[in-house]
Amino acid sequence: MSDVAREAGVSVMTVSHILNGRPRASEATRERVLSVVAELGYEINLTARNLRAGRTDSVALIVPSFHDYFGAVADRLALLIEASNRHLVLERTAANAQHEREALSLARLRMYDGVLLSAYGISYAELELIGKAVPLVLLGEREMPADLNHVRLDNEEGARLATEHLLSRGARHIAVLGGRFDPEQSMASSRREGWETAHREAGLSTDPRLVVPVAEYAMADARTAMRQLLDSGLPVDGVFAVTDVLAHGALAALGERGIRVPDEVQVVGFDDLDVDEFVSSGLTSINPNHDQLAATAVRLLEQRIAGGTAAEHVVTPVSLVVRGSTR
Amino acid sequence: MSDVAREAGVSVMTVSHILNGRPRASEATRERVLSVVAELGYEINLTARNLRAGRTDSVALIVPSFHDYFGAVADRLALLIEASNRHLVLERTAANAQHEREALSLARLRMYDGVLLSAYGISYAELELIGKAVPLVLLGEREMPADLNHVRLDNEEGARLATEHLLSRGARHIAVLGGRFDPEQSMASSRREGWETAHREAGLSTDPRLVVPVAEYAMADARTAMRQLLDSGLPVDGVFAVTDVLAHGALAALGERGIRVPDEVQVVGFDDLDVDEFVSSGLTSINPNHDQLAATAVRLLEQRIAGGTAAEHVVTPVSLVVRGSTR
DNA sequence: CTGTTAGCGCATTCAC
DNA sequence: GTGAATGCGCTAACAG
Repeated sequence: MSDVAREAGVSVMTVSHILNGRPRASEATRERVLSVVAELGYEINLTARNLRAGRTDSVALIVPSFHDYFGAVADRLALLIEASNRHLVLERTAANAQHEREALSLARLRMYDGVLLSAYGISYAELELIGKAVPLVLLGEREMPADLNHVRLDNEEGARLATEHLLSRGARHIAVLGGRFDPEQSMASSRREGWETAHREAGLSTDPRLVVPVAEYAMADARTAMRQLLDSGLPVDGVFAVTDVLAHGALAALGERGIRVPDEVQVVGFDDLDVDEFVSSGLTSINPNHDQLAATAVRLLEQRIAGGTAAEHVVTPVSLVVRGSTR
Repeated sequence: MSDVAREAGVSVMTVSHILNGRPRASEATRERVLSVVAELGYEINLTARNLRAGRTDSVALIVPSFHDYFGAVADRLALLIEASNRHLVLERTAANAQHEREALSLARLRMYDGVLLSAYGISYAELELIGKAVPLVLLGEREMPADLNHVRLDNEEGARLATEHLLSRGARHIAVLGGRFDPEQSMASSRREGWETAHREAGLSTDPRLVVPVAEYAMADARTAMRQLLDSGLPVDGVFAVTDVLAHGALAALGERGIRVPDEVQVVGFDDLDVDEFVSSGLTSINPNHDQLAATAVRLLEQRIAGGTAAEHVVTPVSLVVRGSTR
């Protein structure tokens, strides 16, 4: 910057003013400085600016891994964040709790003006520390500290909708594939609860043997689990899979056994992936409404960045999308 | 840091030395300093360190959008980069050329020790500028400047393998779904060339009417294009789809017409997505071997970061995975 | 093994 | 409308 100043015959401060778009320079000076900038190929040093200004104009979205469903949300978040002249960058924590803590060093997080965090294994105490160090919005299924912003899907309602739909179409032995009985709140246990709620509302009871855990939330594991369920001899005429990936694994298992969908077994997933429309006659699913999730998260984050201290816990709505895998 | 130094009765330099793990402090001093650090909850200011040290220990992967296939590659890249004590962050360029340039401001890129860049609309001149400003490895299909590192899949060979496989299984009217005749090299035109190569090697000619463009590389567009191809009355007994997403769209169109796969029409995709194993009897595809791509990219980047100036253009191999959509 | 000096590149403050 | 002084928080280089 001092090179530019010298070459343009002004002080460093004038260059700085002009580059930051402050309206204090005469048109002549401005043009001269900008032409010198172009001529010398000068680029501002953002690290120095960040240090001096105390902000980076960037926001981090921190996720367990890049290949999950986060991509869909991240693109929407990026647009919203760019609208307020900030920059979204993604970081990953490496899904195990050990690495999660390292990746989440406060020092790194403080490099951002705000942080959107989807974390699994972090304790409340650590989250509180992070929330004190940097404007923070938590994403995800777990119960979270009341004084931190938190946005999540309405997992239970989505599961309730899915199960209610299956019940209304005549299914009476509905397995919940990937469901779990976790002690703490999790995606899998919330969705299992919604499955129970729908039964209760219909005056029906649930059979815990129809809660079918899945090893890794991958298609192959779901297919294996579905095969075992079919082999078990338990009557099954409906499957609510807690994610679409699992639902596709289930469809594969049903297909290889020659079991017709939806005539013999109906299937509902959760996520409304693009691919749902393209398997056989389509997979009925729950649309997670990522747009609203993203908009809410950004709104809360910007409140915090602006100095607000209020914390909200927002649950965004989901909806049922009926396709050919249910009657 | 000066607070810590004062509290521990040492100078800031001693604190700095200890926090950077330099082996120059006595065990007693080290413990005292570390306990004060813990007590005060001190966290180093990375922005200041970055400014002073002239490096950030982080590498950017810059992609057009987060929801593409990049997630799969990014997780592998992250592991490799973390192995050398650096940090991978993702940024996106917003896939249109206008925004691409803004997002790629040299100032931002210089905040990273190295950059892995997958860019579509950037000119050679701009790429050269970037390559001069920061250690750079280009990813992607286009032809790239010779003096810049570049890694890409062997698109043509993958397409050739796919088409050769279809020919060997008896297909003689093979459409290339999503293929294009681009003036410059692109994924779609390289794969179309591989399709032509396979025909030529078999002593067969190709029909340009079987090069079926697709609007947006989405399943719905592929389904539409496939329907139109079937309606056109052209004989078709094989489809090489330039991506698996397109292949799934094609399978949907064939399914709704009651055309049996692979008996009447055989289908091969490209990407070897997880879902390929789970549609009907499986989708034959080309495995892109992302592991090797990632390893190569990181190797080249680290050479550059270490001061090397040699540029390599590496084409990583791909392989055929046969499933039920071909005979 | 520990401390002093100097400065990374920029922006805030306030004077002119 | 422009500029001088000052320091953001840290570390390289070197002295002791």
